[in-house]
Amino acid sequence: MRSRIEDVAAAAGVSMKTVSRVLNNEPNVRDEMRQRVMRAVEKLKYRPNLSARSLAGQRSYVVALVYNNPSRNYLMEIQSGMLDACRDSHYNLVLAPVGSPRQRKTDDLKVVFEHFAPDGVVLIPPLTDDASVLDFLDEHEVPFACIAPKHPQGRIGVMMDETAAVLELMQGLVARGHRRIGHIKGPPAHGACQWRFKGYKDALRQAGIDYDPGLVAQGAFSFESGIEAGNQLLDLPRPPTAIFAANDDMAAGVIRAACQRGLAVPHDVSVCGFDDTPIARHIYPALTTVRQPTSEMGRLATVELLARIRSQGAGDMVRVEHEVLFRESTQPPTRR
Amino acid sequence: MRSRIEDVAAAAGVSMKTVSRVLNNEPNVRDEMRQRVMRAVEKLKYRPNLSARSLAGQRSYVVALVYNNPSRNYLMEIQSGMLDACRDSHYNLVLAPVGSPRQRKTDDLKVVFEHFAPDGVVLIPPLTDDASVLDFLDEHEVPFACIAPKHPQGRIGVMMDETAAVLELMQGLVARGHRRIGHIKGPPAHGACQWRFKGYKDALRQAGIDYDPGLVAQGAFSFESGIEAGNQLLDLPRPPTAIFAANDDMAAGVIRAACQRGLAVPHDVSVCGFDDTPIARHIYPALTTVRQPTSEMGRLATVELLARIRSQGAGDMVRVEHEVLFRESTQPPTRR
DNA sequence: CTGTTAGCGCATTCAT
DNA sequence: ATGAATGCGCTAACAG
Repeated sequence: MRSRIEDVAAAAGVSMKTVSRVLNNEPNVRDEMRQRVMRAVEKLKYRPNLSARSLAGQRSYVVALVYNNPSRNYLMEIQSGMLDACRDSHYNLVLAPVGSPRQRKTDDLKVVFEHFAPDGVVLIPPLTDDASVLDFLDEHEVPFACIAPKHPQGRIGVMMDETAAVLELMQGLVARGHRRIGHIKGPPAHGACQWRFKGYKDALRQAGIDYDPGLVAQGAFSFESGIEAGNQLLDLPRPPTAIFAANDDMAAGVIRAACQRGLAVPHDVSVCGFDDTPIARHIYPALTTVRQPTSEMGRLATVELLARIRSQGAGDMVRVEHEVLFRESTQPPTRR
Repeated sequence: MRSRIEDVAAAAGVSMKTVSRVLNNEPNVRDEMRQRVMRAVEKLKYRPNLSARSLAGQRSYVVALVYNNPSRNYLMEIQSGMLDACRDSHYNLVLAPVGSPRQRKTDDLKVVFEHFAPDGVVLIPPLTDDASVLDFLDEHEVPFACIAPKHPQGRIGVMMDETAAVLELMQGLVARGHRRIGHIKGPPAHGACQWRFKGYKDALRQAGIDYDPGLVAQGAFSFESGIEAGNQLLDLPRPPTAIFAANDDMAAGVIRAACQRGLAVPHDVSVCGFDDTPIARHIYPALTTVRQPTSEMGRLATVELLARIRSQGAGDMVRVEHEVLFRESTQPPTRR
């Protein structure tokens, strides 16, 4: 059988409570006691019982990853980073997809809360900007961390400077001689994409290029929406010489659209994406894109969340660095 | 505050035990009582407390997905299917990556068991054929379900007829006139790949084509390993006119390798993969491949596992159907 | 600094 | 077919 805290207490010759103190890093224990307890723990291979701990402590030791329909790869990376952080703190990760067909997001959320009673939540785009979800969490007074929120003020979590990243990417295109640069926007609900759009416009202004709304198409983050938006831009009387899509999947769709109409990438049109997902390296030509440390962002958001769970005011909005990667899909424009 | 079983009992005018009986579908309750309890549950919005239930019942209501390093997409699909099954049965899914660098798989497993004490485990390839993991689970008498095991005898879980699927795929190639068909094997530890390899050889035999070991290369399931193995086969004095890779990522690598040496797919060489992951439709040309209902397989494996958890002998090895998808990456060989 | 006592909310005996 | 008592393993409030 598994040993219990009582057994450890007996073996160490102390009370249960002292063992509890040591295990939970509480103050008011002499070093000698601490040592004795630790030795007993080792000897008996004691591991606390999660259920008992939760029941008595009125905590679940669960954090939930709440998501809508992000890209599979993005979700996977976030999840993997969160797992690392959870393991380090003996927390458990629960996956909470919400917004199933014909079901309101808050109804799904309610079910998750009734069942798991998570001590905290991590939100990723586009849910990180969803008013109904944010209101629900605020009402229930559940600590939560946001990843890449549109409005970081007063929130904890992790973000990067999306605008600056796009600015840098666009400057690279301009430096290569592009003046007609198209953009494919991400889903309107995705706040970070609005910063990417801002970066696009800022870069044009800095380069003294007039902003032309006709060069901007609406996408939905999917490969298929990239094909469609790509066709729309390439159908223009004077098509762009470069297209910046707000994520890699759409950029891959643009490349497909270009190929299908006999245009070579990057010879006839340069393409770039955002995220540096595996597809960026797997398609031909390899995609110029912006790398963000997605897995690390999942880990950091969880770390901040756990800090806040431990104490009211704790936790920050952490910033991470991006990296612009120029690969095969971009080159100077060809005179035609 | 949240209502407790005691409150429900009081509201329904019955004992706690009767409420417990109703909620757990135990026998020996009159219909009238059952109705009364259900009404009280509705009225009080009662939801059982997971921790209390686990503590008293000596069960964790947790199933673990134990994995090594499968393809991200595959893992995601399995996970998503498992989540569905878990939600339906009020179980919780715990992710258990094992075999971190310098850590033995069983050591990682031990940590997961000490912490979460899962009531059962789902294994996916290649771990589903890993002796050390299987032995560990058998020793600890933990119910587990296998997905796509090499040896299904005496196990529960879900599988498809990999050999038949490849046979069908190969027959399609042969019907299009291919006689020199290469194969890129998956990782040796991946049992299902051995059945795919068998399907490859069986198909050759049926078509009266001599098996040529020189046309078979070893891959590792990654895009990069596909490039390498593809180059190896295309470097042959008499290269194959078609190449069947044991998964889509490697097939994508073969296409890249072909392109880089100026060969057109499918004009100069046909390529096909296995799994029908998103990359199969995102690369150009779209990949001929075998679709397996991955997410459904995750769900079914969990359903069988939960059946076994509930009662000793229950649970089966379920079979699912494949589908061969001929797309752009295959055509009849060109005379050269 | 350390120990004692009393639940946390439920399932599980064993009565009736 | 139903109910009362007991305890799962731990933390929390209080006492020393």
